[in-house]
Amino acid sequence: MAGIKDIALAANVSLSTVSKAINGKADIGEKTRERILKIAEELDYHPNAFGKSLKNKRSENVGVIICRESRPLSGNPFYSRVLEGIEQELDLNNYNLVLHMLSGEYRGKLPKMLRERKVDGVILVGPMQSHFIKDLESVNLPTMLVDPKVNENHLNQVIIDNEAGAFLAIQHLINNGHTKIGFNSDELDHQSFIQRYSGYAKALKHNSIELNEQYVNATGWELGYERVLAMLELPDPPTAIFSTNDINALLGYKAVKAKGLSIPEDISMVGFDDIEMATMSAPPLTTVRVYKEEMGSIAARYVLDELSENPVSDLTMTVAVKLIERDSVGPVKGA
Amino acid sequence: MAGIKDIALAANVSLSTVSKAINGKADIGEKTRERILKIAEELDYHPNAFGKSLKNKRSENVGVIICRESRPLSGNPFYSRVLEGIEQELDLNNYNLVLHMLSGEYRGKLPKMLRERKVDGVILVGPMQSHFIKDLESVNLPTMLVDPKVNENHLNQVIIDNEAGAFLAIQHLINNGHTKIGFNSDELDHQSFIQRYSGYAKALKHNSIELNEQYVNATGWELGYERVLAMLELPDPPTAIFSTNDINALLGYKAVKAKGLSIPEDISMVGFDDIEMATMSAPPLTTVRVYKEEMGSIAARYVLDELSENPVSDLTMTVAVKLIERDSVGPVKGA
DNA sequence: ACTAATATCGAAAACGATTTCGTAGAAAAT
DNA sequence: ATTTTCTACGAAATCGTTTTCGATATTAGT
Repeated sequence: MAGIKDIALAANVSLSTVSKAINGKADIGEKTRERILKIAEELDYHPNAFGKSLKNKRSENVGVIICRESRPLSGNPFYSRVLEGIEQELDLNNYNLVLHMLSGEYRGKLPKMLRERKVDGVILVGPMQSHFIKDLESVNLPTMLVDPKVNENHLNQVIIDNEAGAFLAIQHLINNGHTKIGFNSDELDHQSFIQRYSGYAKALKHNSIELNEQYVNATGWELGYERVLAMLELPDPPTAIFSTNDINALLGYKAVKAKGLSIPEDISMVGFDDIEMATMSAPPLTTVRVYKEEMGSIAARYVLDELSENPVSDLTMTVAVKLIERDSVGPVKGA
Repeated sequence: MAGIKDIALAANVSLSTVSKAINGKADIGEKTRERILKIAEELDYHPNAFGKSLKNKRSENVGVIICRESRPLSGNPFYSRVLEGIEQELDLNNYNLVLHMLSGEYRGKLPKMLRERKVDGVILVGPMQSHFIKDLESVNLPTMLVDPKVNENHLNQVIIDNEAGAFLAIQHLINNGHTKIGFNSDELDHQSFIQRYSGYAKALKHNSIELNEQYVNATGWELGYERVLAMLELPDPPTAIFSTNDINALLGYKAVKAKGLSIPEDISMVGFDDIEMATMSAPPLTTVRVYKEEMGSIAARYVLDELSENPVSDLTMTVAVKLIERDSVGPVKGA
């Protein structure tokens, strides 16, 4: 409610002096500064965001755009954690987060926050349509992609160390004696899935295990049930299955139960992501943990850095990953 | 990039005229309006949000404050859906959503968006500390609570028809022959849980079943495993268990499996909320669905309405609920 | 045809902050 | 003591809009 002019009046100084006192400028005497600051405190002064932004051309907002997936299962648990990480970092630096969800197909109309320049930077999380990204470049704001669908290598991005994670997972299975390892994934139309496949293949090769095409099934969306069911009905079924995300691993659980088998006695399962659900399943799922909040805060820190006086550009940063051993992996049967 | 004065220049009119044309004021000729609008279109003009807000004293933002729970399990899946509903409704009405998460204890410092009046209204989702709500009232913005912890009956709120939902669930169990029905809940410190308990009790009474105190266990947070385990170890264990949220129901699944029992053959389970996880469990969980997106959009619509010229105040609105029958309840054993 | 009403437009103030630049006085240098 | 350099402050412009109010031109009324 109290404005800068109320303070000026109370302190018997000019508007400029008040502004300088509050913004810590040098051009002001020490005693008057303290006096003004005290009065501001008493009046519970907070700068009006509009006036400030208008003059400074800074909103102190950063936009976050999330692709509201047609497939809510895999989208939600992952992205809401990333969002938390972003918010936390932004809040720490006194920035606001303005959120937008992209629904359906992009029709060439940028979100309001971008059109009206309500944000100083923007973070895109999840798979985005490429012509949206193209349009977005025209607004020319500091931008950061989090786990993008394709590698927009001219843009800044934070990605997951997918290959290493998958390698870890497969190696762990191999260490347990498994050699017949299934690969259960949604369509390989996302770089994360592709890289996880690559890690799978490399781990096999590294252990001189031949890749059996029958064991890799990467089709459709969230068809983990159908896919592992199909694998289990193979003449020579795998003894372990690696799923490129936890959702599909958990969907796979139902298939192995439907076949009357049990985890990990008959078949071992490993996932990827480490969503909350992974701890609740029976048995709790061994999976590779992705530090989602960290991805978010890295992205936020980066955008904030771009906004600072001397930004250091770093095009793509990869966040590490960790294998979390729970109870869904056991030694291969009859070993 | 293009401002109102660029248009004025191009159209050879004054700033005022441009503004009137764009904002659809009457005080302007039809031909000039069209001419100006066309030029604005060509120049891809979008009003500068700061200038506009400064003059209008409207940000066209609404704030959403979510309580980042210490218990991420129950918080996340529920609130992220509410958030989606809010965003969708706001977007439809050309408003932006600025998000803030309340972490830990409230230290008397309102979030930036409130202090600096960056939002025209605010939606609170989830359990909030009461002195935060008190402070919030001082900023005097249109406010809406979504599923608040306690009934802030002087504030506007959208709540769940918890009692009816629980009644439905219990009645469904009773229709399947169950009379020994457990009540598995987190601490009854949230009005939703209290009301669900009330529905539980009413349904029993309505069917002349005496409430057995041994069957009600409402302690701690997310101790569904421990609680149903305890119930199952009772001399005369229940044949069905109602959980006040899906998380605890699913946690209960693990306990019944640990006892070597199976669902729904040996014991029936019903949850509340209908989170995504409920469809993935084995067996899929029968639960009462809460329309989370709808709660969000109702809240948003309400705040928007308060902002309109002639608001209609409606203090608390209750959203209906629906029993979703899946595979976790069956007839009572030996019936 | 003359006045009155109406329609269309523009000049200028306002919103709340920041910043540039000028100026008065004090301190330092000569 | 005079000039020069600093220091501390204020007046005014500015950011991009909207709005009020006055002015002109057009139309209607008599």
